[in-house]
Amino acid sequence: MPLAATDPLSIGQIARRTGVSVSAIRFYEDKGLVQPSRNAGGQRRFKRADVRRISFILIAQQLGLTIREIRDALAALPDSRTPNQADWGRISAGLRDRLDQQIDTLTRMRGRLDSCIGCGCLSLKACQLYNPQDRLSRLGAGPHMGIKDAD
Amino acid sequence: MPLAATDPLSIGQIARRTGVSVSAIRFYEDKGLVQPSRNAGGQRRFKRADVRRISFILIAQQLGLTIREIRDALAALPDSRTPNQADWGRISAGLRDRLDQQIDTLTRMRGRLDSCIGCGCLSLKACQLYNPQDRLSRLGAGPHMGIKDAD
DNA sequence: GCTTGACCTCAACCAAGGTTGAGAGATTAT
DNA sequence: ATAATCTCTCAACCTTGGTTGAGGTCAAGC
Repeated sequence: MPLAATDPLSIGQIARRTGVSVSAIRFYEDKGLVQPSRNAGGQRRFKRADVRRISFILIAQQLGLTIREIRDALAALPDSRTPNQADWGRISAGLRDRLDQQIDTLTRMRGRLDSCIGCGCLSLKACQLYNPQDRLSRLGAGPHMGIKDAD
Repeated sequence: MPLAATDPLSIGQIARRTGVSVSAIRFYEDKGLVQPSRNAGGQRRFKRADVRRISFILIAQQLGLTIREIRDALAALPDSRTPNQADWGRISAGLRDRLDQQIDTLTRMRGRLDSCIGCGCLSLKACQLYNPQDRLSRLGAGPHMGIKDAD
């Protein structure tokens, strides 16, 4: 039987299409980022739209969002119908805002660092180099990446 | 007895001066970021220059360096004499380079996001939005912060 | 109809960057 | 001399973002 465009995907298929490991996808389900249905035998069945959802997860992680933040962002998507371009556009715009803020924060840090390099003071009180307000919300990936779980 | 400017500092004193918890300072010692001496009773004694060292740790953490990277950066400081302004200036310049790279990475990401927001595709293959090369080296603080350890 | 691979759950483990607590010793102030 | 703090070590625990493995089930091909 040929594979129709509406057929659901198994976890292995979705892993191959997204480059995410099977174990990571199960983990994402556990955290509420994807909600696959189950077939008669209890195996996960993903919609084709979930490929896009998982792509979003990867992109958002690059931008430093935590799993929880990504869950909340994805919650803005409609659950009754398949998300369309406008839906994705809206939530991508949220990422863009965040990115702007991060660039801004880093640029301000660089300015402070520049005004400090000469003096070498590094004093938390004298210099305003250290500014706890400017913590970057935890950017970058945690440990691991890659598809190793063939189960 | 009045406190002379050359008197060593106890761990509690250095914690108060830097805003870092006592337990974190012990942790930093364990990881090789500071090397306090010990008094007759086995208690840690810090030099006043260690305040600056710990300030550097905080700043470097804001910029996303790991403990290990910070240790390596600090290893460039002279251990025979107290580091001077030129010493600190040199290692701060290393931070500046890193910051430049981070800003560059984010700016490129923003460009890709902008060219993608309209289409809403978010396809890993079609879009070049997702670029694993651009992982930001793990910016931002790990869990916790603050001074709670009164021991 | 059976074998091979893909899938299931659940628990344990990893790294980073610390915190918390127990039990014991050191310092300081009175 | 003694109480009140501080400090010591060591082990256990926490969160995030997953991985690894054991033991068992499901689905597909021949």
